[in-house]
Amino acid sequence: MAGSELSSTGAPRTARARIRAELTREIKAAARAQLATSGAAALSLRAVARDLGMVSSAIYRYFPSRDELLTALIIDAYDAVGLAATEAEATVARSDLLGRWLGTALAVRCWAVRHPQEYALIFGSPVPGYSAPQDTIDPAARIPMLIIAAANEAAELPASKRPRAAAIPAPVRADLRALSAAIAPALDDEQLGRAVRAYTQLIGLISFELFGHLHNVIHDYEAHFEYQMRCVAADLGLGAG
Amino acid sequence: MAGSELSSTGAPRTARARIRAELTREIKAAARAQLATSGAAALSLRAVARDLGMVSSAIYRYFPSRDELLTALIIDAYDAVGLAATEAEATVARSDLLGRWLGTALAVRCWAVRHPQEYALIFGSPVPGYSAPQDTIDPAARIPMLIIAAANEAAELPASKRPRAAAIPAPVRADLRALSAAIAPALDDEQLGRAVRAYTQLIGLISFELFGHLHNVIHDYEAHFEYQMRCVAADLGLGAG
DNA sequence: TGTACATCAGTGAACGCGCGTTCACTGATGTAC
DNA sequence: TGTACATCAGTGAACGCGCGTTCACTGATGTAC
Repeated sequence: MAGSELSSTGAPRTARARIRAELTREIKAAARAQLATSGAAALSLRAVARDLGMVSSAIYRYFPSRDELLTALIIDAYDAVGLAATEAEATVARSDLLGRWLGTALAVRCWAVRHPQEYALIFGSPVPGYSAPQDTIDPAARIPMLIIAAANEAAELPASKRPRAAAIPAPVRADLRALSAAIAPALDDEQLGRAVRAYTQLIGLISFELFGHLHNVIHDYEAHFEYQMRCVAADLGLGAG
Repeated sequence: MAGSELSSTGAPRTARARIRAELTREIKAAARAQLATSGAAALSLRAVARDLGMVSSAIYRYFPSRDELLTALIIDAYDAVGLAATEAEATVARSDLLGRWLGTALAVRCWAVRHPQEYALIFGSPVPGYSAPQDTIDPAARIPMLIIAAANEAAELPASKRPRAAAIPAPVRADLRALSAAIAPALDDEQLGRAVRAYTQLIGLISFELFGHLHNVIHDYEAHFEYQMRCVAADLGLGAG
């Protein structure tokens, strides 16, 4: 359908088609704005229509149901965060693997902080009653791809080129000091930082499993989980008695 | 109020108070059952009342509003997962730091797999329009406390006692092989495992920040995030060009 | 270039539904003397 | 132990609200000859 409305250059063919594309964008933008105030579960077609000065039934000319609109938002969110990461990563010299990873990570966080509800849409708890279609798989893969590419090149790096442990910046050190003063006076800052990492790793991995991000990638979730937790233990310096 | 209904042993004093405590539990149980099918945002007092054969207004004798019921469920969930972790950890010999950490981690995952909607309630995206009161802070701290305690003792361990890298179990290796065959043929399994870890760490830490789990603990989120990502880079063996 | 017909966008009313919360009430349980 | 009063649990009706979706319709835009 949409295909017949596009010329060979991909631009809309007719005035009507151009307006249609425009309005489709506006509907998604209004829906995104609504996400920010009320969350995905409460996304309402009627409210979106109201925002745009349309009658609620008019939305159905553009999206056949609420779920289809949600799907479009999810795909857009994956695309947006993937694009942000890709662009940031691309500005770093190819040989600077640390810079590529940090560029990716900081870009993802930066996007997430600016679009928290869209972030929650893709990495938070799934919207009940909604199940993501196939179309969301490819856009979801862009960030892990960047990480894997850098990891791939790192495997061929001589050991001498590998980074030394990062120094703790002053504001972070202050937070960690306050934390250890409150609960674990003997713990040094580096070790406390590792413990924070262990906790985020623990919850991050469980969330990935439960929220579907490892679907079709990992099959024996339990074995994989235990393996990763053993690796985390090594980082923490935990030994068997 | 509730205090005057309890005897000095903490047991309900009168028949009425006993029934009240019983029904309070039943309401929460019915609400939890509803979480499982429709998610927190759709939790409905009317549906809970229906499940219990009560009239919807009767619920207000037990919880003054929907949000108070949600709060009770959140506190219960933190308590339940904290208890599961604490109990599992307690069965391991104190000197077996690796076992204590693994026991904690596996117990948390196990609870999460069995109660996915309650897990999502506390570690997924926040319920829109709902803000967690102070009461949720203490129960939320139990898991990180276990981790920190083990990390604390590990810091005093001689280096010889620290664990060697964990071997990859066969089913996990199979998944990682399939993954690397599809996207990064040159990558060895250990390094791919590290990349998975880097990705879950990235998203786990951002989720913690956005979903409020670092509130009042970390203040300079950005500096902390970059520091942790640098540590992850060291694990990945990423160097500067 | 002009006309006839097909397609499409948007309207407005309606359907049936569920929600949180309030309120005046009845009847049972608990308390104090 | 018995009675008078206060407290409490649960009822049922009502309030005002918003939701997704359908449908027959009007008028504008696009297409084919």
